Amino acid sequence: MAAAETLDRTFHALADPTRRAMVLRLSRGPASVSELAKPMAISLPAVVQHLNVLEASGLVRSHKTGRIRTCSIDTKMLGQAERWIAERRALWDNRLDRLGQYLDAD
Amino acid sequence: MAAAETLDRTFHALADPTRRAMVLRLSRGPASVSELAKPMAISLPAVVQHLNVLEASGLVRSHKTGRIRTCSIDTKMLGQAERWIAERRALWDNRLDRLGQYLDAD
DNA sequence: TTGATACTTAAGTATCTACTTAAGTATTGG
DNA sequence: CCAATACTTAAGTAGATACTTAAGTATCAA
Repeated sequence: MAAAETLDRTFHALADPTRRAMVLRLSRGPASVSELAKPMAISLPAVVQHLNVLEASGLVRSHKTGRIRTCSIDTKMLGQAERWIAERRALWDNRLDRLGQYLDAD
Repeated sequence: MAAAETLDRTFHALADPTRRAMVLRLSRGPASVSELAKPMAISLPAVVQHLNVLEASGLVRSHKTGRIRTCSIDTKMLGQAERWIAERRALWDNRLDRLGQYLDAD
């Protein structure tokens, strides 16, 4: 299924502290590439490469107006990743509940 | 902060489809290494390497009894990852709400 | 029109990842 | 005891990743 590949890309994108910092910044509102780069200790091309990873994952979108690329978050993938985790956790919690009921039945 | 590194490891662990399949299997209940390996198309050492990644991230715990290693999920890290995503999403949603109110105020 | 700004492209590199096969070491059932 | 079972360790490899510097291109402001 294609869902696996989008989860791959989303979780991979979130696995890097620089990229999470960018998501954190963007969750407060849109920003240009150089605004995103300013607080980072890495070169601008490196920032753009991280941005490409974020865009490929669908976590971030951007559009260029004049010479400025404005980036913003798209929460769709964030929601999908969150849901995947929540579902696994629910499954496990249900199992623990059933186990508890079984033990209580003694 | 050390939280960054545990998030790195957790999201990185979840970024691989084989490892997510293992988490999925384990969310239904504990399993031995060979039970985990059976449905996989990769060698046993490869499975063990994935398991090491999962254990290093804290997503999975295991203990050995005799010659059998039994693995199970630990939901603590799953919860931490879920919370990180939820918080970013909440921040963004709040911003959109404020933006909506601002526009409505016209 | 010219110089500064805001990216973009290209190319190179060190390190990490996800495998592999081969050869171990415990345990345990017969 | 001894062979099958259940991992474990080691070593090697192809490809991916996260940078770097250098050299572009496009836009805007004066």
